[in-house]
Amino acid sequence: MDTQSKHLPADERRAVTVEAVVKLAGSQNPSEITTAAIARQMNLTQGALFRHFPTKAAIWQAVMEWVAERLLARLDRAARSIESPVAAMEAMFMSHVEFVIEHPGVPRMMFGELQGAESTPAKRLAQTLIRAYGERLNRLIEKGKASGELNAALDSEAAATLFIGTIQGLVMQSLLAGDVERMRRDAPRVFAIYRRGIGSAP
Amino acid sequence: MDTQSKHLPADERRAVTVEAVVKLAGSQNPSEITTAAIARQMNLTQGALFRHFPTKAAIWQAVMEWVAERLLARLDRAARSIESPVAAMEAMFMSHVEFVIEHPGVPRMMFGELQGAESTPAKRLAQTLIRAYGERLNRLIEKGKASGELNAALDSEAAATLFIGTIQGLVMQSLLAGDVERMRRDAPRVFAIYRRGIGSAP
DNA sequence: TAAGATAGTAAGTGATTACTTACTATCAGC
DNA sequence: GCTGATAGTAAGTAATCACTTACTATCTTA
Repeated sequence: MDTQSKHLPADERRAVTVEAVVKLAGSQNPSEITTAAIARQMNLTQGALFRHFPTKAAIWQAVMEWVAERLLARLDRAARSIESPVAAMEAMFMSHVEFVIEHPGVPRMMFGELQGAESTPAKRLAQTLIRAYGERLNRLIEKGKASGELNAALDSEAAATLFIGTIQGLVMQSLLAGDVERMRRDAPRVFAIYRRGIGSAP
Repeated sequence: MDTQSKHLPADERRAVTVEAVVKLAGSQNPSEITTAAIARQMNLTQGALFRHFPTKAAIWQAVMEWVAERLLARLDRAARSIESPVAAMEAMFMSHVEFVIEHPGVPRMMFGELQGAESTPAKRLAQTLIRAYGERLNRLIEKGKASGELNAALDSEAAATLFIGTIQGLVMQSLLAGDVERMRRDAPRVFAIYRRGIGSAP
């Protein structure tokens, strides 16, 4: 099963750690993930983790960096070279959903991180990610209004909030059903309603 | 500050405990709420809690019962005696948002409960609540389709998912901004887009 | 007002947490 | 193939967790 050799260089070990956390978050409450559980998942002793990360919070920070990088890169790749703003938004939507199906722990971590009262580095990364997401959406929405594809009187800020909420709603349904794949089926149906809500003329 | 007398009858003490948990969940990750923190919030020693609840899980169960009761009662009261299905949905939406503003810990608890792998009583209550919510929505949606207020070709299931997701999106935004009141301002704007998405003719 | 029941305190319990320390195995470069 | 640096183990640490126990204060009511 685990093809990894025993000794890994520090940077690879850190990468493996991040992946272990992302995987664990897919099946349990992220805030209940212990360093012991992370180590077990990687076939490592618990103490060894602290040779690569000074604290547990540093692990979370690395995880959020991983998420922000990969998700934004994917969204950009999905929207790139699509002329129509609405079509680009749909591509972003679907690729975000695919990302969540691959890594169901991610939205749980995001939501969990945003809750704490204290402002940890991980929380700030989560905030930055969502803001960057919102900016990309706003650019597309404005473009769509200019091109006539979108309702010119559309409330852009509300439309961006609803876009992200729509995905959050799909996540919630998948948690309810205990079935992540379900998102793939529901996503186009839900997006169709959203598109009708923001479009210029049904 | 605390007008409560020292000795409370068991049922009142349980009620106070539930309220303490709901309040705490408004300012920290629900899964990190300890029995010590709950007791502190009520000016009680930690051990005393276990005179009224056999386990911590039993506390969570009582909290979820409280939530389900109060939220559903409010939704029903809001929608009652409103003829138009769409207007009833809007009333439900706004009263749900008001509920969340009063008790910001509630959506966090719900989302957190739905995550665990094991099926606790609290988790089952959360599932039941959302299903009951969905049923109420579906009834209104079907009524709206019949009356012509809603798009006859509307995907009812997707519309219910989106309704709940819309609120979840507002919660997410309020976590980002660190300002719950913001929901009150954004809710009508976001619902307007939703209504356009499900309505019969813009 | 005495007495039994109820609700509280205070100081425990073992298990588990993030993190440390002392030592050992494996690597890369000469 | 030696050697110094790196990455691992195993057994600790104090703090904190949910929960218990022994005792005490406060209610209710006959």
